[in-house]
Parts: sequence; structure tokens; C-alpha cells
Amino acid sequence: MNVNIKDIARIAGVSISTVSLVLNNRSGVSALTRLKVQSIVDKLNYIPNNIARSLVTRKTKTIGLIVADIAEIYFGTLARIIQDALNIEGYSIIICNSDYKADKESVCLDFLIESNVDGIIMVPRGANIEKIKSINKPIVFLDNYIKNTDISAVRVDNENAGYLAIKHLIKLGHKLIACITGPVRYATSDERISGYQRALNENGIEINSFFLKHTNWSVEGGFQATKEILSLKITPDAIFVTGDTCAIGVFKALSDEGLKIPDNIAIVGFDDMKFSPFLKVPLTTVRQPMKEMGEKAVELIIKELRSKNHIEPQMIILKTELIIRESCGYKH
Amino acid sequence: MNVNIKDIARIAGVSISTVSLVLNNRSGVSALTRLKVQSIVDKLNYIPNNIARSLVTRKTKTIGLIVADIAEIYFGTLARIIQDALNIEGYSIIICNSDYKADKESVCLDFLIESNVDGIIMVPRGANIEKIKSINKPIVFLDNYIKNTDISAVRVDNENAGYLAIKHLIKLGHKLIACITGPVRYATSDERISGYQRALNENGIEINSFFLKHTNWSVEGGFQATKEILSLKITPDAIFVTGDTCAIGVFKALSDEGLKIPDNIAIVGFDDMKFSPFLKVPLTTVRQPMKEMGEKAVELIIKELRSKNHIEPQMIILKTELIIRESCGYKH
DNA sequence: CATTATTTTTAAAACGTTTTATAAATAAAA
DNA sequence: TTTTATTTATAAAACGTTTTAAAAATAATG
Repeated sequence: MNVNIKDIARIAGVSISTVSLVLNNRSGVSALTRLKVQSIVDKLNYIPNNIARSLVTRKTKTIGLIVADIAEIYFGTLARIIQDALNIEGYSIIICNSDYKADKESVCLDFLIESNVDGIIMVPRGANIEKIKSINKPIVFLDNYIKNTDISAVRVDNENAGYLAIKHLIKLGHKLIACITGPVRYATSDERISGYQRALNENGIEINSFFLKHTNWSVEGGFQATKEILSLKITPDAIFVTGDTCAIGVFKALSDEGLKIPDNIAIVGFDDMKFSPFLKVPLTTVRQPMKEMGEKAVELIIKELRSKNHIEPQMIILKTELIIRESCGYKH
Repeated sequence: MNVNIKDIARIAGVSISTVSLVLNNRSGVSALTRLKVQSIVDKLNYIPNNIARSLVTRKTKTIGLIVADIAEIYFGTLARIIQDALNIEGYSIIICNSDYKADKESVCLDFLIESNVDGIIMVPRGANIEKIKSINKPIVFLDNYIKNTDISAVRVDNENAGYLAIKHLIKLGHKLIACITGPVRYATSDERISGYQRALNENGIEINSFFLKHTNWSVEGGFQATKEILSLKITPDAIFVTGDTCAIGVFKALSDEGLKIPDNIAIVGFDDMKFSPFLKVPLTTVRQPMKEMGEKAVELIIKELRSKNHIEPQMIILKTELIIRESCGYKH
């Protein structure tokens, strides 16, 4: 019913092979026939069938993207950036959600393989290492990564970011600093904690394990964790919240208890999402270069896709930036 | 390199056709050979090639989803719901972003067609009607719709929702009610305005056009619109913000001007996103049944996909619910 | 047992491309 | 002009499935 390459060939009076060469503008066709074929293609509004094409080329021009949850702004933002960057390169994406769970991630991987994606960009949970290694396609880790795998990764200087965030708090006179972070055994999360602890250590401040709370970085998670922290015998004078979405819940829990930011308690967030400057108290937060992260991941995977021979895995660590707004007070 | 149906056939000592029948568990194969084939399939971990399959069946088991911007929580949430529902039916999705722009939407449509999707769920911008009609595949409108097209749509009772929201405000004694809404010439947006105006009319309250502001429903949009409203000679005593993301910006602009919610000004939102109960003042808002919306859209498109003969287009209008929290005060 | 009906199996065509190897046409060199 | 080199064009195979129509095997009937 749709016009196909055979029709074009017949009407143009040439062979199928010739039409194919023209369509992929490859050499070996005289300027004259090229023009003739192209005009028929244009006239009939012919669009090559990507499925047939994929069957023989074994390429789908599709990249899989695994994030924890596309409904979270952080991942939505990242997905959008990646998608736009990939589109420019002629690729489309299939998005999968792992919910930070290893078993779901495994299902995602299977699904993407069955979907014949050419490559995968993923925020890895940290398990499934063997499975990931066994995938014979370009893979790029994003945001999180798994140690000791020969897989390229794009991420930020989480340890340093945590360190600088806490140093900022300490400089402002805070000593009782709690930390609300992400899932356990999650590199991104762990590194931020390391930075937090290093800053505390360097300044001779005791590390209280009860001041450390794990969440799934959600609004509710932040709310809950803060409630727990506030129920402790000691109330902190600052909280390092390693995700701005999470901070929305933190703000609420604090305001419920009548605590004022920054007068009673200081907050420093992480991510610098679109809404962060618009919270009741504009959030001081560690900005992640989202655009760079997404685009770098795309650049990497495209490079691997293009090169025939194996490419040396790269570890790209991008710089974060502490954006000082009002949630820690004005002192410097 | 990968094992294919031919290998299975050879090893099992049957024809390719038989293997195919087993794989798609169709009748016409004896229990014995079925078992034999299946065991080889399992042993070799054989997975049929979807591309080859698609080529002959002319089905890709893929649905296109066009939203304005996957980075907005509202659309991210919707996308996640749709994706989960489609997965259950064995479909995957390709997401496209139109940014509320007709030309981008057109590009999205072309892209999805070229991707050979089996159907499209879209939040239509409201233009591209002819193009959409010419697409010879199941299409379901979601959230927004276009009048006088024979295309199924799933949406909410926006007019009524707007009406009830405003009636709620009026009952609490508010008369100077501003409205911050979405893009112009956008049915969803327009209907909410209609309800707003009807409630005003019925209560003999004058409609001031300067109290109506259009935005793209973003945080910044809400912030800007509120600034503009507050610069008017008359300050409203309530604002109907037809999107909760937008309301974050509204909250900020109000607090910048020292206006307290709900004492100085009441706010009623729309959507009831995850964060809405966690805003400084928990948001009174019109809840959209996101899950139902997404799942209904999927149900509809799956039904159209399954039935061979044309299905009567359906217009599903789901009920919203006014969730009363604290942003309009406690009075009833 | 011969017929007929039913079940099981399979060969071959089709889906719409790309690619490889070869043939045909043209240009360059001797 | 013949020979050789180069450019242009194409036939046919391949990609891995499903599906159709026919053949083979088995079961049921008279």
C-alpha cells in the first residue's frame, strides 16, 4: 500500500540498488541518475522503511535510557536533554524506569536488548554488574557508576561537592549538621556522604551516625527523614539535603515544627532544579551541570557507536558549583 | 552470531514454520513437538528478533507519546503511568516533546510515523488537525483535545473544575479573583477559564480581563504572571492557578511581596502533584486522576489496536476533585 | 480395509531494505 | 584501434521472521 524502494526503482527506470545508493547518498551513481531518482523520491514522498533497513544493517538508531523514575524532575530533565542531543544525531530513545531497584533494572536491560537498541545510557543501580558487562553494545553510565568496570561514565565531583557544601555550612558557624541522602550502597550517594564526613573531620566535628538518613530522594522521603531527625534528642542546626526535590519535603517538615530557614536551621541542597530558586527560601544548593552531563553522555555513546574498534572507556567527572542563595543565611 | 529461528528448527529437527507456531503459541502443533521445540528454545536462550517480526507483521508493538515537555512533572508523571500500563500490554513507548508548539508537534508526528509506531497517544497543541486526521493509525488525545475531530480523547471536566474551584473561593468571601492559566487557544486552558467566568457571573462578580494571565504552566511563568498581577492598581484576594508547578512560582512572588497565604491572599491550584501537600502552605487544588487518565488512554488505544474494524471514537471525561488543604484558609 | 476427515508438518513466498560481486558502459592509455 | 582502467549499474543474496497453501501423517467413519 505504501510506496517502496521497488516502486521508485521501477518508475525511475533503474535498479533497486541504484535507488538505495542514492537514498544513502553513496558514490557510484552518476549525477544524472541521482537527480532522476531523487526527483521521483521527492514527488512520491517516499520514506524508506526503517524496519527493513534495520533488519539488514543491524542498527536501529535507537538508544536505551535507564533512569530511576522519569516522573522525578531530575530524571525528566536529564531525559529531555539526552533526547534532544540524540535527536540531532539521528537517534531516538527508549526510556526505562528502574526505581533504584536491581531487579527492575535487570528487566529494563532485557527489555532494551530485545528492543534491539544500539546502545544504552544508564543511571546504574550498582548491581547487575555481570549482566551489564555481558551486553555486547556501547554502554555509558550517567550520574551514578559502578567501580572497576571497563565502562565509560559521566558524573560529577560528588565527594568534593559534599565537602564544599559542608565547609560552607561550617564557615557559617554550623556544627550540628545532618545529612539526608539517597539509597544505600549507591556511589553517588556515598561519595556525597564522604565529602560531608571529610569536611566534618577536618574541622574536628564529631560525626553522628544518627544524623545520616537515607531516602529515595523523593519529596515524601525528605519529609519523613526530617521528621525522624527532628525527633532526636539533639536538633541539628543545618541539614545537607543531597537532592532538591527531597528538599521540598524537608522544608515542609521544618515549617511544621516551626523552625525557620535559615534562622533556626540552614539547608543546603543538591541539583539546583528549575524550582530551587523559587522555594519559600531560595535554596542554596550544589548545581549539577545537567546539560553538560546529558550531552557528554550522548557524545560518548555516539563516539563508541561510530568507531568500529573498541574505544578506551572514559571517566568524565564534571564540576559542580555551590550556588549560594538564602537558605543558609547571608553571612560569608 | 546470535541464535535464530533457523538454528532452533535445525536442532529440534523440525521446520521453521513449526518453531514459529510454537513461539507464538498457536495451534497446529502436537503437544510432543511443542515441548521438544520449547526445550531447545529455553536451553539456547533464544529470543526472537523483533525487527524481523515487525517487518512481516507490520506491527512494532510501539506507541508514540507526544507531550509538551517530559521535564515537567505533570508530563513526567503521565508518561510514567502510560509506560507502565503499556508495558503490561507488551508495548513500549517513544516519547516526543512538542513544547506546546504546533511546528514541533508536526515534527514529532513525522518522527513517530517514520518510527513505525502502531499508534499515538498525544496531548495535542490544537493545530495540525489535518495532519493528524491523515494519519492512518489509532490516535488518542489526552488531557487536551481538538474539537470536531473523530478522534478519541481522555480528559477531565475542566469547565466544572474551574467552576467549583472559584465557587469555593467565593464561598470563602473572595471576590477579586485572578486566574493564571496555560497557553492561549488551548482547550484545557480555555475550559478552566470558562468555569472560572461562569462562577463569577453566577455570583454577580465582574470579570476583569486584566486578572487573566496566560503562561506555559512553568514555575517561572507563575512567578512572572503573579508579579504582573501584583503590579496592577487592584490587588486580588485570591488567585486560581491552573497548574501546581506554576503555583510554586506564584507562592514565591507572593512571599517576595510580603503577602501571606491564606491570610492576605488565597490560592487554589490544579493537578495535585506529589509535592502539592508539601508546599509551605499545603495547596488547595483540583486533583486530576492522573492514573485513570493515563490508563484510560492506554485502554482506548489498545482497544483500537486490537479491533480490526474501525471503532467509534470515544470522549472520556473523568471527574476531578477539589482537594481542600490550607491555601484558601480553613473557613467552610 | 478403503475412504474421508482431521491433525500435524513443512516448503516457499513475502516483508523492504542493504550489500556484494559482477556485468556493462565509458574513459584513458598504448 | 585495441587494451586496460575506471566509472556506473544491476542481479541476487541476505537479514530473520510470519503466513499461506499444500503435503504428509494420523484418526475417524463406513
